[in-house]
Amino acid sequence: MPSWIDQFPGLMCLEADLLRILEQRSRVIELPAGHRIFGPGQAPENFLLLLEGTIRVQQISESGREIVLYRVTAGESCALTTACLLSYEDYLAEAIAETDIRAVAIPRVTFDELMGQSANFRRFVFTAFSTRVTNLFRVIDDVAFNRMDIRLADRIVAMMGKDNRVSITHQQLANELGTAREVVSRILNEFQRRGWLVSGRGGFEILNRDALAALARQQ
Amino acid sequence: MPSWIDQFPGLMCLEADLLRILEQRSRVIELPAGHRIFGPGQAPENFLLLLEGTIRVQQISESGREIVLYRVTAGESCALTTACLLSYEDYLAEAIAETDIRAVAIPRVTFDELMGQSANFRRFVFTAFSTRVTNLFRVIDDVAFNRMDIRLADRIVAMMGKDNRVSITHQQLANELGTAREVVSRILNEFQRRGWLVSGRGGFEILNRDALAALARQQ
DNA sequence: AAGCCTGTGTGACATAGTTACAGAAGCTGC
DNA sequence: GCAGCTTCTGTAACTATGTCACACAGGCTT
Repeated sequence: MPSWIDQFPGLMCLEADLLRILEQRSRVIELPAGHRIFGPGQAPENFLLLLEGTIRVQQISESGREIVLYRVTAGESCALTTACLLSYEDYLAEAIAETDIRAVAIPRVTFDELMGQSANFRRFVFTAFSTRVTNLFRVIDDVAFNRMDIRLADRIVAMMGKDNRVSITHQQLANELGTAREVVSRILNEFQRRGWLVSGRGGFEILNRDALAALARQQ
Repeated sequence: MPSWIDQFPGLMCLEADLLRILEQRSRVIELPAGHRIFGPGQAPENFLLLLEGTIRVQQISESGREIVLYRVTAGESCALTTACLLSYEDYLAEAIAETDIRAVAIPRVTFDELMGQSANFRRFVFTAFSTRVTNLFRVIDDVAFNRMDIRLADRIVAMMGKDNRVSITHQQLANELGTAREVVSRILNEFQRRGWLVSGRGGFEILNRDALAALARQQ
């Protein structure tokens, strides 16, 4: 069994000969933080399984506003990313290595062969698909129907470290949520006024996690 | 060859024995307009190929606002819908028969068998997936970054019949775009003030298609 | 200290969403 | 007819969000 397989529970039940194929035909690649894995006019020829690091898939508007669609973390696959590129349409989204990453690259032909030979591999791929699509549905719901203060509170709570600090600029938060920096500043000021956090340059400290979590839960 | 196959160009290149399997194991079903094909707490056990009619996939917020994510029309598959239900998460979206529909229902086991046996079938399924995902990306881009008047103009132009009429209520338009009825009314009034259309109960007549199309193109 | 980034604060205004009604258009039953 | 109902549209007032323009603060380099 290739040494990296145990990071993917969905693959561990694969037949031994298929694991051999996976090992022989795939290779482990490393990419630096900031590398653009795919984007408009850039098609990856491989199916990626992420071993280490995180990938950010985001959308950028003409006016420069951004929104993060989802992240791929270690132990997950870039299924959606890859599938998207099978049909040659214009893509709006792009995938960026958020940290240095290490990933298993499976060539398209090998991917197709495995899809044909193993029901377990198909389940693995479809589950990944499905998770992503559900996530996209959630993003649409969020953007279309939720208030910005609730969305921001939700992000902040999710990002909070154990030390109650969140190190991120207002602009970066705006890019996560697909809004403008001024809007984030405004809402953070309101949170500060309520005594829920103390703002500083490049981040802030959470004073009342419960209040933020309660607001976030209203979504 | 089953009589309905010729409606799906992607399937016509399938091997003869697989077409026989498709014919034997699938059945043609008919559903009335308004039927809920899937939704939160409702999982279809079949992969659907639409022969006639249209299916609307939409999201509904708690507050009652709606947004149309995409439509499946004759000759297309409900691939995404089906895949989504493979992982048993909570679904936010629902699929509604917009007209009376006729569809081929392929049981999950047969679907899986075909996925294993035919590269062409896999291509067919992935292409369908891919088209839908691209579409979801577009919806997110649209909702997050585009002005409502532009989005509305775009919809109107797309819906316009050959007689320059659009028969739809303000509320239905709002549900298409994920906004409120009042917002649609406001913008339609502005369009009317500019002489681009004449509004009436239950629809309106387009007077200046080019102006609307020009506005829509700004997105 | 001067000059340069980057990040944050703020006011004014435009657009979009919410709330609460009023009233018009079309239908039904009498 | 018209009384009573439903559906659809109009509108005003207010809140929330997005855009624009600019001030200023913190930290860096020279």
